[in-house]
Amino acid sequence: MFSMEITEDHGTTWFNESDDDLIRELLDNESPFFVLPQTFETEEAHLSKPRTNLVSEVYTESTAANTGLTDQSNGFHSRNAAVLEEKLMSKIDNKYTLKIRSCGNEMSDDGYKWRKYGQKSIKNSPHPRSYYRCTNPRCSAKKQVERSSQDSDTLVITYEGLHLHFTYTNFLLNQPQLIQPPTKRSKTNINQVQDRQFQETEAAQTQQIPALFSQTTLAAARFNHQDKLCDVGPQGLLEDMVPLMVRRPYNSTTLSSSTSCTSSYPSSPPSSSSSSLSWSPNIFTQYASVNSSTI
DNA sequence: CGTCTTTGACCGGCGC
DNA sequence: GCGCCGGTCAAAGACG
Repeated sequence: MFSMEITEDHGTTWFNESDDDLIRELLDNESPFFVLPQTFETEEAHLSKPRTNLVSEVYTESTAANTGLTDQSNGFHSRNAAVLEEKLMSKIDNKYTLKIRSCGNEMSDDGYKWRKYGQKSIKNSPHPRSYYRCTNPRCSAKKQVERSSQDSDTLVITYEGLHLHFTYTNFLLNQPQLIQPPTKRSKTNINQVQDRQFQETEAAQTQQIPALFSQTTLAAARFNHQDKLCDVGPQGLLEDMVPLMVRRPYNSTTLSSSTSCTSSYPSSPPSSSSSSLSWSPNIFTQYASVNSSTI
């Protein structure tokens, strides 16, 4: 079980013109990305049970203070929406911090393959921080994974940068002849690691997710959004900036078996290192809520 | 042999 | 300028 929290680091400009649509969509109060908590709860209650043990809850935390956009009560119905948008455009950094409460090794994936390139002990933190970058050589996306010093069950994952490519499995989806299990990661000498449990959980975070969030979720989502999702095109920028878990924190395993789209969907190999999910905003509305004040 | 992890070294930013 | 700290590099080893 884990819960998840998403925050944003607002810093330098990161949206370019090509992201305008995304911003507008995010700012649109009808946007599926802004789901009221009650809506979320409704959806949550609606989801068939037993639900996956991966996700127990999703919660959000406003970091609007970082941007000065602290007027949460006004929401995006405010007449100042345009002003807020301008501020967004100039202050949001493409950094997302997720706090994931985890139990055991069952974590989630974000649909991308990551290569670990470093690990550092952080001052005043009992747990090391691991550094990952996207395995795609053309992609500069990175992420940092560390265990919360306050709650050792909480993983803090900071995503940075945009993926300049589709998810691994989306790539496969379009190239069926290339479907094969992703390169497996070896996880050796874990006993040598100072914080073994963290390592294991971390490994799960980067490896096991696919099996947990694999096409079953997408299949379920497609089942409900068949008309639209069967023709999922290239994934949008939000896929790049919003981790999959945020976009689709639930794994609707109960619906996994039936979908008209699975024929075109690659099977998820066990222990694969990437998710085979495509993303759709429509799905997102069902599974994640984003505090509007966050943006 | 290719890929990946590990881990010490290195580098740059920042505060004093 | 110096030291601390976080982020990255890259060599070495493990693994399939």
